[in-house]
Amino acid sequence: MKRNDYHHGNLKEEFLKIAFEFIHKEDVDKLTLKVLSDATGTSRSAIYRHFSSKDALMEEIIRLGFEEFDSVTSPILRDQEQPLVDRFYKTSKIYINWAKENPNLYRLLFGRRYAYIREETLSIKDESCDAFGALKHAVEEGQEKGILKKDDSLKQSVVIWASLHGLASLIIDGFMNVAELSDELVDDMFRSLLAGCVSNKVKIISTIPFVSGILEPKP
Amino acid sequence: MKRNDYHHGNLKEEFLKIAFEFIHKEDVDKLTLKVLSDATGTSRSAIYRHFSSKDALMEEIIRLGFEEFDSVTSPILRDQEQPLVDRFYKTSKIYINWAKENPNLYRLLFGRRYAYIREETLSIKDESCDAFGALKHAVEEGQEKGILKKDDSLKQSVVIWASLHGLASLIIDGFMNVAELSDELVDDMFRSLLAGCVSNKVKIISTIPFVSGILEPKP
DNA sequence: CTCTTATGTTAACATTGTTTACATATAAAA
DNA sequence: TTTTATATGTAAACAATGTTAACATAAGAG
Repeated sequence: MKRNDYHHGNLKEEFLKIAFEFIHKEDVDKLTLKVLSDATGTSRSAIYRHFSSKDALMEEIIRLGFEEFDSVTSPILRDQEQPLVDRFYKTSKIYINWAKENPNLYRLLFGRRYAYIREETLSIKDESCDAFGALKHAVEEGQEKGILKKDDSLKQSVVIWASLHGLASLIIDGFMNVAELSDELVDDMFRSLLAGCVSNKVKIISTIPFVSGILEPKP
Repeated sequence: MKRNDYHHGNLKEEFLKIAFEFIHKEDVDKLTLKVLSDATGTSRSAIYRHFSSKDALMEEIIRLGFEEFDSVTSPILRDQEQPLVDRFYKTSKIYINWAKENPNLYRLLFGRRYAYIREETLSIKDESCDAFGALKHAVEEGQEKGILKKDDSLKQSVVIWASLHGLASLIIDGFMNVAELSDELVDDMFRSLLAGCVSNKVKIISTIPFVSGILEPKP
């Protein structure tokens, strides 16, 4: 249907675009159908010609959100050109920073409300294209190279993910004054994870002073 | 005002009790004022004679929630009779199990929605009576005894807390099949935290086989 | 005994997501 | 070309929710 005075022409895409941009700025609770209809200049029920419900729209927002999240957090983790520990460290920083910059989207992606659509998205996706899959592959790579202790790679990945997720959650959900300390906390968390996961069988290389400082403590 | 046909007599306490019990079983979203008025046999606006708003009631629920949470998670952490590492380990288990058993209350306490009341509660409380304070004290005790590495005790405590909070969140918010693995994951997480925090200056005692197994790896 | 106060009810509101009946314009069919 | 079907939009109404205002009831103070 073409654009004219009565028909918008590309309303579905515009709903998604506006909602997606909204979630980048404001709280999910504030995203009402009225916001969307006002922003598009349509009636409050127009959305039902393109989505079966508000949740159906939210589901698409979440899919878009995972595309963004994965595209931000996983590339460095997959970049075989860099030392493995550097990739872990950089990704930790990127993960926490993205959560800080997009707290509402982060909560939407990893909260319970739409868990079913997250799990559906994760299960459909090839491991080679989502962030958790990238983490698991990196952990397996680390074990194969003797950098990380041999262990169940799924559980090891979950432990790492949970650590970052917990830190991100405390920061964006306003636990104490944790947000002010976030940079230092990521460093501390990384140091702790490294101590827990790293094997001592192989000499580990890093180009990042902070990371090599952890690996080669001064006597 | 005494109880009779018209006046309930102890309505405020009953609202709180019903709401608190409700949150132990069902989702927060399902706790509507209608639920409370139906359960007490009163009208839907009776609640406004005892609370200025629904949020005001939720705030009291959260205070009660923290009392319960703290009373479950902090005693063992404070129990100087037990070896310190054992107290950390047992508390980790208790923390995760409590979150699993009371997911709705856990989310309410540590989510963002009522962050302001959590922070208010934490700031009013003496460090000696809340769970995070107990953790921080235990960390300081560990540093003084040479069991844990000397470090900023606040940051070290936040790293530990974030790890548990992240694991709890993944479990109760349905991230993958993580809930099924929760017992093993707590063990793995604990092992990792221990590797990150423990000092090597002192011989560390534990009465728990799993924990001493970590501390004294077989050659 | 009167009257103030605490506590409860009823009726109404605005906001929310949603559905139903109707309107409009393009595409397809005759 | 005219008719019809389909896609897309609107208007009006719903129920559920939190909330408020006006009224009702009962206990205690004076």
